[in-house]
Amino acid sequence: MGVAIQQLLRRCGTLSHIKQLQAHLITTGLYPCTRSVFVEFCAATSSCYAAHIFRHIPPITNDWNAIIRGLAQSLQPADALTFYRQGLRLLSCKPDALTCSFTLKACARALASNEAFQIHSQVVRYGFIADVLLQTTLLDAYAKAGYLEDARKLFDEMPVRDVTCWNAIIAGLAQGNRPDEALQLFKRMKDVGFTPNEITVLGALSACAQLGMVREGQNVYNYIKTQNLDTNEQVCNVVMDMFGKCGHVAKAYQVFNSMRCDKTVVTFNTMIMVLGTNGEGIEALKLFNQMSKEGFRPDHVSYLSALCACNHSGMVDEGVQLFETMTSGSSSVVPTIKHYGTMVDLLGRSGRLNEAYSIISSIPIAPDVVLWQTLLGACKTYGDVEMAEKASRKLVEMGSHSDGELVLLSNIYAARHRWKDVGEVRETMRNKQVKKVPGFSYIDVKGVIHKFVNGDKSHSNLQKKLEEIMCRIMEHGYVPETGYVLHDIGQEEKEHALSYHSEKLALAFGLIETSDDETLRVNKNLRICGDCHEVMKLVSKVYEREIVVRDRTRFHRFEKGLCSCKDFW
DNA sequence: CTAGGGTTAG
Repeated sequence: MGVAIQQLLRRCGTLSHIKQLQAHLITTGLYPCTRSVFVEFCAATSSCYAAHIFRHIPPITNDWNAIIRGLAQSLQPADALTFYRQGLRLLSCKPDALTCSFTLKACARALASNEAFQIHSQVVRYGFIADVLLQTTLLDAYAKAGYLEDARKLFDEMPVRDVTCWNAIIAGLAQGNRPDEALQLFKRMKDVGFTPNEITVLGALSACAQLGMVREGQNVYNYIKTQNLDTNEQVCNVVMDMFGKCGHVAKAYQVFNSMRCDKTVVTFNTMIMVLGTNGEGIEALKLFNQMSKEGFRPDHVSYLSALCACNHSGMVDEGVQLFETMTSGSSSVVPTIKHYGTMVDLLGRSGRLNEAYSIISSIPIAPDVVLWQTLLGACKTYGDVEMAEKASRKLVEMGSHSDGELVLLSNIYAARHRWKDVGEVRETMRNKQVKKVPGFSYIDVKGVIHKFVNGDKSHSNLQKKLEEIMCRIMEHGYVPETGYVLHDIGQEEKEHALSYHSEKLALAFGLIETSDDETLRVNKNLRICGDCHEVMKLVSKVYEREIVVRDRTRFHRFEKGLCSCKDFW
């Protein structure tokens, strides 16, 4: 019965269809038991008709709940909150636990934290707070809105826990940029006797990926195999993503090739992205072409992944061609701001600043700050002061207050020795109270993660090691690129400032603490700077070490004096 | 059967 109605509803494309169906249900006497399904569908498809019906019947809680649930999954989940408040004023609508549950779901989707706090107190007032399912929904709403402390507190105080609430907190922490805590809880969950399921491992894998901890990731994958969770396609996708983000393309590809379940477009997209971020641009494009042959129609993420792959490998012409295919109409994929962003980056990095500029000027959607920031970044690489000023004027107009762009502009001036302009930018930064995001790097040595912060001068042993490194690579032609230092200080001090970059500290630490045949793996939170990039290349040659650096957006694999990015980044 | 937790992305 319910299923038949659902199928009919799915075929209702217009309001007139909906009304016809409603008339049919009323005349055949089926309406009383199908009304909830009916109004939920109207609400979910953003039709005002649900509210209209609601006003013309003596509404009961069931209808109210159905509409809130529908609105919560609609394009405007915030409407559910309004509707909840309206219903509260009607005597015939007494909220039950489900009313609160659906409303909280709407809060989670709308990222509405204040409303979540309000519903929380109402849940207490109505006496529903002991409901474990409702507690989990509440926890999830807090976590998604970024209130991880409150989510964590709820979790810690739960008298009874089940797998689902562990999942909610682990996923919440992983997605809320607290992967270390997520991983900690994942381990504790197993210790106290819960069996992680396919949803739990998604959160755990995401945490491993963020931390770049392959060892942990591999452990989770082993667990997945023992539990046969790899029959779940989403799990496989995330395993691939984890290996990719840890720099292990071959392992990701192995998972891709040996999947026991059906692949989807997402599977291909993930693998294309993994190849791309690891600098395997040609392989990524091969796979992009392969997917159509296997009957998977590339979607907007497929195109984005392929474009990113071109970007990371410096395949400018291929990227431009791909973008043309996408926009020519034969693909039926509408480019989003991210596609334009990638194109601006691709053109900008290869020095085609004017073309990048004209892309920004020509796009049909309003350009966002990231587009201009990207162009500004390219201006820095090519020292184009005029274009840089144009871009930063736009950014000021748009009211952007990001620290990165002022740092960039100041760097561009510094590279041109325009110290007066540098001073003005620094002044603006002081007035706006802009602080540079501190750069830090992790290095994994024997499974232990060590963290180094930019400018940390407390490691005198590393400093000595760095001096030795600098001496040795200077014999091989290293010249410090002091254009990356902000202030107008002497050459010697600039070289000194450069040597405290966190990735160099991590490098020195790695060289001391590991044996000669071990690959050094460094994770950086920002993009690697040009000078550090040069140093890594030379160290890979002089010390005969493979070094892999994961920066904010991609991997750099240094071997025998060369980088996998072919210096295109 | 009106409940809670989940994939790729400049």
